[in-house]
Amino acid sequence: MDEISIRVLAQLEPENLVSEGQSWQQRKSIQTRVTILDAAVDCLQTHGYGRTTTQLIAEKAGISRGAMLHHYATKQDLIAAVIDYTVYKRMELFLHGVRALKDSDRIAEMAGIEIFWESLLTREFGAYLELAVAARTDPELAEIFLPKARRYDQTELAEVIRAFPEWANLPEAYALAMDYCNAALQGLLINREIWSEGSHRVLRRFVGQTIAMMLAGDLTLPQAVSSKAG
Amino acid sequence: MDEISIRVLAQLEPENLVSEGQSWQQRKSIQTRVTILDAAVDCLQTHGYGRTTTQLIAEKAGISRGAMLHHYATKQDLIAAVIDYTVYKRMELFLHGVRALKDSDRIAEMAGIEIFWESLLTREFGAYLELAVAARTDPELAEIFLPKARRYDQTELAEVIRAFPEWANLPEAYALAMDYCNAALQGLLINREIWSEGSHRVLRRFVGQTIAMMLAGDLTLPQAVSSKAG
DNA sequence: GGCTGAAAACCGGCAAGATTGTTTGTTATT
DNA sequence: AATAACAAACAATCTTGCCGGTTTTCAGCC
Repeated sequence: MDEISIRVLAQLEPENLVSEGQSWQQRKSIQTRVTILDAAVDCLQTHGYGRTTTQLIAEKAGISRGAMLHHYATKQDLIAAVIDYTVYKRMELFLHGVRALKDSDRIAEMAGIEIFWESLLTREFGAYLELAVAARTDPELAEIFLPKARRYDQTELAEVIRAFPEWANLPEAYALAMDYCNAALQGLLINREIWSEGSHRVLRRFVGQTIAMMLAGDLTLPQAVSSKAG
Repeated sequence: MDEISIRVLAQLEPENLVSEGQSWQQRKSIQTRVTILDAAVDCLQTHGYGRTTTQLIAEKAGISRGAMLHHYATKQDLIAAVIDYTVYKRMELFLHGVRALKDSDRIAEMAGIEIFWESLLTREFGAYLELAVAARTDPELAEIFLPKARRYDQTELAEVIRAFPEWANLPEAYALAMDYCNAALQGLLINREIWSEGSHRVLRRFVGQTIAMMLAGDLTLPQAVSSKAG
């Protein structure tokens, strides 16, 4: 991974997990925290936000609830840390996929879409989606989730274009393409169990196709913000 | 509303709410059940699936928990009824929007997209989305939700084309357009608080534009299901 | 280098509150 | 008289946060 990607990742890195612990206690603490956060991600992905209890997380992490509450005093503290962790891991996974893409053949537009799609199938994004939906109806969660989610979005926007420099001359089209890709694939993910497998593939190919046309200039973009446009 | 729409609605109509009650008790029972279901929809939309308790629903409905449990013995019974009710109301609202659309000017393609979008902003769809997401991590809920959701999807597919008969000659394109529209707008809805207002409008216009191009035949559709296509 | 008090990591138990389902009772309808 | 609509109280369970106690590590001092 090149140094700029590392810098981008560092920008999102959770604060209490960064310091390369000098002392034994610091290293142990960080290790336990990561174990807890991984367990929390698993619980979110498997049982959803509403059914994720501190008991369950502690069990999956293999420590006692008391020990966990020593590291994260309240559930809210833990969730806040999980948000940071999830956002960080999501970007890490995506950059990893992009790097693999750059090394590979990179066949037309479909490869990018499929990398994107696969990044949505990870347990990290599963946890992220649970938090995003829960934040829609939980003001306290929204307060800590939304700023971090917006920052992730900005970081993603700034980073993906580095992997696809052919968009550099089309900033508006690029911004639209990113939102478009996110919206369509996340919407597909939600309806995954409802729609048929065949629909999935056709839809993903269609999205890739339209994005390729945007890049080629074969689609006229909508007028930018006309504040009264309905 | 024409008779075919009524037939379509009847196909989704919740069983225990249909009978035009002859007796006083039947009418009273149905009325109370509808009050409860409306309250449940409100709770789902406002507090999310995880925080929707029977206590909260009963309070919002203005009756005692005991009375509510007389009509719906368990929470699962209630949720099952809410699913039916939500699916029904969602279709009812959509048909209502489509009918208004048919009477109006129906300017190009954007009107259809905006009708679709507005149907996603209702509390009924808010409740539906909560159930859909919760069903992803709750096997018991999924068991009762998924069959109903799939049936709704089929009904929607069969009904929308009646409002837009110009697609009749393009069945594959039509099926793709429906999934596409659902996926993109639902994905937009999830990210509503994360993205800026300007992005919303541009994205919706873009979706409308691409769908218009599909109709006009200006987009080559992806090959249908090639079972090994990545 | 070894000792000692402080602090950290960790565990188990406890109480307060919330949630669900049952049960018992009252009023109104059939 | 039987049944339905409704209400209120109850028990059982679950979840959270807090507290006391144990073991291990750290920092200062002889």
